[in-house]
Formats: sequence, C-alpha cells, structure tokens
Amino acid sequence: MLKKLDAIIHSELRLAIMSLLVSLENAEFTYIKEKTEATAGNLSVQLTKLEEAGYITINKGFKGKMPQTTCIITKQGREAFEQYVNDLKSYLKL
Amino acid sequence: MLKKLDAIIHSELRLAIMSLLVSLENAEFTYIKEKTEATAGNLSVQLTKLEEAGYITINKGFKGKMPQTTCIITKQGREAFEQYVNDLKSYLKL
DNA sequence: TAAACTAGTTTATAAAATAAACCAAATATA
DNA sequence: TATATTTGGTTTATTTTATAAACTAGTTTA
Repeated sequence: MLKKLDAIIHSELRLAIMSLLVSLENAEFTYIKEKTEATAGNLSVQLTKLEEAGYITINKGFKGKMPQTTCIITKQGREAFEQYVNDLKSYLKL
Repeated sequence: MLKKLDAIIHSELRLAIMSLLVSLENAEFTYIKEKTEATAGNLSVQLTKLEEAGYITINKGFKGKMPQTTCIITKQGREAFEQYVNDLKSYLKL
C-alpha cells in the first residue's frame, strides 16, 4: 500500500535542497544556505550525501578570488525527486 | 520561504500512521502494523511519541481474552497533519 | 598588520529510528 | 497434560542521522 519513501530525499534539509534545485539551472552554496536557513556545516554534509547518491553534482570554482561551490541536480536526481513526490502523495492523499 | 516541517509527523513511520488515522475512526495496533509493515517494536515507540505529542490517544483493552490496543487521532493531531501537508506543499510545489 | 568576515570542511555530540531481546498470556500440538 | 508456538505487545540496545561546534584557508577592511 504505502510506498517506501526515498530516505535520501526525505530528510528535511535535503528535501529543501532538492526542491530548490529542481527548478533552478544551478545554485550556489551560499544561495542554498540563505534560502534554507541551514548552518554551513549541516548544508555541507547534506550536499555531500546528495552528491554521493548521484542526485546532484557539486562544482568548485572561484568567483573573483573567493571560492564558490555550485550545485546542479542530475537527471537521476530529478527522477528520484519526482518519484518521491508521487510516493508521498499516497501518504497524503493528494 | 520554506516552512519548518513538523518533525513529529515528518518521520516516515509516524507519517504513515497519521495518514492512516486521519481517515479512520480508530485503528488497532495490529491493523496499523500490517498496513505500515513496521516491526512491533518500532510501531510501539512511534505510537508513544505521537501520544506524547498529543496527536493520538491510545486505548488499551481486550478483544475476547487477547489484549488490544486501539489508536485514535485527536483534534490537535488532525490539525497538525493538515498543517504539515500544507507546509509540505511549499516544498513540492503542489 | 591585526581583526573580522567569507566560504566552506571536518569532527564531535545529540537525537532519532530501528532492531533485538524480552514478557505475559493464549492457543495449538504431541 | 505438558510443552511448543503464536499473539500482542514493551523495553532496551544498537545503528543511523541530523545538527552543532570547532576548525581551515584565504580575503577584505580598518
């Protein structure tokens, strides 16, 4: 009856990250931090988990002289997110 | 922007329990266990947490000679569930 | 040049989920 | 009629996860 929810996505902060990334070409670490109001440490950890799951790719570069981390959702990540939303609907009767 | 999700409800098993209870007058422990495919131990713990949060009431009695635990969602629980669904929608853009 | 700030990562701690072990009573089986 | 086995749970221990704190490396500003 109830589908198992993707645990990688279900975590609140990772869900927030994914929901930002699905509708964005790419997003900077600092932007995600601002939008989610997460601490840098927590964000760093959760981004790494999403990357390890293959749901996002993390790009490190520089903006001027300052380091800059940008994130992009992968095809796999987009699909997983859609699947998660569908699974969740069965819980919420949406 | 993103509302904080109710942590009590967000847990996968508790979400499954709540989603069952919102559309049922009451449900037996064994019924919930069957539907959610949770272990008895995990279910026991999560039901207690929902009760402590004031989201359900747990009733202990007997069905014939066997012990029987039944759960009912409270008004507060119903409201919290509705709030959770609304908050979640902002994450999922539903 | 020292203080404060930016952009993070790593590590330690707290909280949560889950599993394993246990218990009491009922029922089925040899 | 003993004795397994099953039912319906609870309690406790273990694992996993989330979060916070501490740290690094470099930059900007006073």
